[in-house]
Amino acid sequence: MIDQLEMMNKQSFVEFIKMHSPATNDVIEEIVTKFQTHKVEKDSFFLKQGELSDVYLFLESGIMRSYTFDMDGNEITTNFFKPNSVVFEVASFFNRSKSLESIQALTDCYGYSIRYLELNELFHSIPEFREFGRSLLVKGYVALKQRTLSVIHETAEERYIQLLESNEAIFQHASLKSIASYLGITDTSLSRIRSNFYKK
Amino acid sequence: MIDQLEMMNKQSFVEFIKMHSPATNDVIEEIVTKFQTHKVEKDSFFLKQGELSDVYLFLESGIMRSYTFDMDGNEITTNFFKPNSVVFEVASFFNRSKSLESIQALTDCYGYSIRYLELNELFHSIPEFREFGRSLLVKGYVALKQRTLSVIHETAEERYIQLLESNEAIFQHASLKSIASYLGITDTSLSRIRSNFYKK
DNA sequence: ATGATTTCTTGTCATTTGGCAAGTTGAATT
DNA sequence: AATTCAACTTGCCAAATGACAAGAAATCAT
Repeated sequence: MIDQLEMMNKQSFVEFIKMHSPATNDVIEEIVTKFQTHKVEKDSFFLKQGELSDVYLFLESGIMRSYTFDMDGNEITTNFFKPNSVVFEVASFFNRSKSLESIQALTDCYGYSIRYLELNELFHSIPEFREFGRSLLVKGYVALKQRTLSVIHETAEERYIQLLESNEAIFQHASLKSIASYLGITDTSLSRIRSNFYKK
Repeated sequence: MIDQLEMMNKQSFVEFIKMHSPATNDVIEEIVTKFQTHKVEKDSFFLKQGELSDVYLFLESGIMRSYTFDMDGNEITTNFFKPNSVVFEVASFFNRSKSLESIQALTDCYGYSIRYLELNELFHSIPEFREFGRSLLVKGYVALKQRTLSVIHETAEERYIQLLESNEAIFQHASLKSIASYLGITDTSLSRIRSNFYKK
């Protein structure tokens, strides 16, 4: 069986860095050499609750899901990760603390990864690359803010449609229950919203 | 009338930086000299929607509120700011774009501020201070994540009690309506939750 | 103080969502 | 193909919250 890892060339990653950093092509080439190809098999864990989120992964292909548990023990999906994004748990990674979340691959996932210390070394030695780190953090922050507002001021149906339109691929791999908990409703309600939606 | 600005000595700000940066006392002293004392009068705006969030303010005393409008034109409180925190609009400040939010003082506010360019200069020239910037961004991110989860999986009453316990001072200065929109409910509902709460 | 204005409370009823349980579907295992 | 199991749907009723409107309370300007 052919190992897809061998066919990866980091081109998508180079493009991604270009979008978020003023670094020259040469510097970007140097940066990406520090990253390792990384595979996470379907259903296996990229990060488990209680562990340290020490790996910073650029996801080139595949879908992942992060989740935690509320006080009643219910599983809550906190995020879905799609290609061309970065996967790690912010609080654990930067504060060097145990993660409250797990991150699991919903499909076979491929990407490029680096550990905390090496990444920090890059940030330290390459000023233009610091902009990359900050930009992604800000981007995540803004997206989260948007999500918070949408949870507060839109109906579950509106949120469902929005997720569906922006993230079609998620629906092919995530269970209804995990999508429901991401949207902040029960699987029962999501099932109703969905059936009602198709009637229209 | 005595101007409170003259009595400020940045001691609380020095302590705050110590908590978030490994910089030595001497370096911290150097950092704080770059900040100006800053007053925002009750009811006046620290930032108006459409402007650039260019000022990074450490709030020493006073309360502020940020808000925006949803698609139906309803005012939505996005955050409350209390002393010993930093006030600015992340997306606008870092992306150098127009702010979608306004930030208004609910009481007379005093603190220390610096502009984007000077702050970046500090980040560039003082590596230990970069840790401060990142730490606060991460802290805000984590708090926002927590808030998102609480909106999704706690009842309005639970959120109300939590806000009340953690932020007593807000309730002395914010209107019921602005608190309600922060909690994601109508002012009517908050009024009921409140009256029901006191009955218990 | 007076009246005007805003803020807050309360009543009534509609809508959304949840909880539970019974069914249905579909995929995996043998 | 039969069995089993998990995922999803649907019905019924309860709880939470919203919409609207009327009234009470607090605040503000004169």
